[in-house]
Amino acid sequence: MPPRPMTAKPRVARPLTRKLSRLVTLAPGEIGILDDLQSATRVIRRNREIITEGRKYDALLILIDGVSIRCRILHDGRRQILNIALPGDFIGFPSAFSERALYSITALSDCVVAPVTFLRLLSLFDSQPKLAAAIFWSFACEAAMYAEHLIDVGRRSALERVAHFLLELLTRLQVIGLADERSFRMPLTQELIGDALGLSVPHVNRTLRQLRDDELVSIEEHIVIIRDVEALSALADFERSYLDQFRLPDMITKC
Amino acid sequence: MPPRPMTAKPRVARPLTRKLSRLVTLAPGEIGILDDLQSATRVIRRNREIITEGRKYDALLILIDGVSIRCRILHDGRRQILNIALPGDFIGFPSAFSERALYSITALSDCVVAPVTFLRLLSLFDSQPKLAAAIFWSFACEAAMYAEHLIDVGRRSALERVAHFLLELLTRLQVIGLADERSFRMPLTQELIGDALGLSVPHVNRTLRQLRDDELVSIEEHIVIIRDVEALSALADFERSYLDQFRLPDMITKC
DNA sequence: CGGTACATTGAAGGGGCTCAATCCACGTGG
DNA sequence: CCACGTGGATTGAGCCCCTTCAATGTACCG
Repeated sequence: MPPRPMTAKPRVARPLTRKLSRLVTLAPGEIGILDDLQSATRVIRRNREIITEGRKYDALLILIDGVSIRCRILHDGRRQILNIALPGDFIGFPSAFSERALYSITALSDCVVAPVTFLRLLSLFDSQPKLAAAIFWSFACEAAMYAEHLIDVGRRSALERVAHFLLELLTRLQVIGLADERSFRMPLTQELIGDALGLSVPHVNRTLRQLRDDELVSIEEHIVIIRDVEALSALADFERSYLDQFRLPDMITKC
Repeated sequence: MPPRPMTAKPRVARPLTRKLSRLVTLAPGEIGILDDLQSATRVIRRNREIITEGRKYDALLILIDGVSIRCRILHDGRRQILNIALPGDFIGFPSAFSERALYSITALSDCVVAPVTFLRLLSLFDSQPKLAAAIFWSFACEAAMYAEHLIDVGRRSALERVAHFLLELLTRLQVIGLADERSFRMPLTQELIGDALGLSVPHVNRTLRQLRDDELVSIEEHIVIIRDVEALSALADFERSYLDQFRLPDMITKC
């Protein structure tokens, strides 16, 4: 069994707790349970694999700190990034439900993760319907991001794709307190952006430049500033709502 | 409340039961519970919407019979099909967890669906860990198909895309007994294939023709025959395994 | 100071798109 | 029974977005 260094002390509020708190008013007991889920942690160094394709895994992971990507590399070297995980996200689904993991997950920066067994999750669903609903909501959110990602590569132009990508990243980082009103630190290189959006590196570069020339976005020292959120959203056909909307009041009773 | 016509009698085994039976040996009691889930049904006519974007929904649906698509239409008319649901699939996720449904789901043929409330699902998870694991597996399967879909549009050529699409459809239809060893009835027009794969209609047509010219596939009267599964799989980088692999033995105990 | 990683820019080519015409099967109403 | 309309398949011509290949710039780091 690999060593399991503990993080000395969480620097900020546990990210999943923070994320779910934005949706639902959590009772102290519920906060305690959530924090508990995120307490036993493991550290993975930058560029190492968190999950390796073909191996077998027994638990989901909550990403506590850092950024990771799940991707597939075709035989000739083409690569497609399937999703980008930020703190507070679950990773390792669907790997934990297959005999062998289907995709690798790689740490882009040093990462801290907390394992959650399937049984633990089920018992949580049983005893905490409110938390269950909130966690299901975060899965639903992820499904929506997948859908938008598919629309990106399937039907949007390079300009629309990159615009949409920047806006989604801004919104997601805001939710966990890692971005302010209009700006954030870009955690990806242009090559990674290209592999996420199905574009070549030169074209990502040209597209970013055009967004700068059009004064919609500015990028300096890896800091992205969205100069005109409205205009960029219109260009990208971006609806913030798919990451926001949630209903709890009637959900538990009526569903 | 809309009328809820009951189907007279299921013509074949309930599709979700059939699907999960292929993975797990189900006890008679478990089969009964599964069949129960699929008993109260509603019929939706061809070309009508099962779920309408912007509306509010309280339950997931199990598709019992027919084919449906979830899709998004951009302001200028471009359309991206997000997924294709076949009998035995859950639909309405993530719609049921948002204040307003994010995407429409349309019946391509006359469809029969069975609603399942969130609470019912949770209680099932609690009382039937084996079924819970199997249902989670089917969600995992769907996630894997999403991933492959993303790779299709992001990094595969038109030829690879169409080849992969045909093989995935073959495999999925086989699981529910709607395809034989090498052939099936294509439920989509070329326009729909294009909207699923991010291609134009003329190019879908040319691509299908090339597959025919290369004697990999033949299509007549909407019947698709994969003439060389091996070669087509190699071309498409298709691994059947992502729709097959499942482990139950240790999952419930160890996870 | 050389090496590595990343960003940037140019030139040329191609894969897939748009636009357009044609064909075919089928249903429907006169 | 035929004329017509409609939905879908098929094919061609021209073009454009994005790719590939290549070179250069630049910051950082051992």
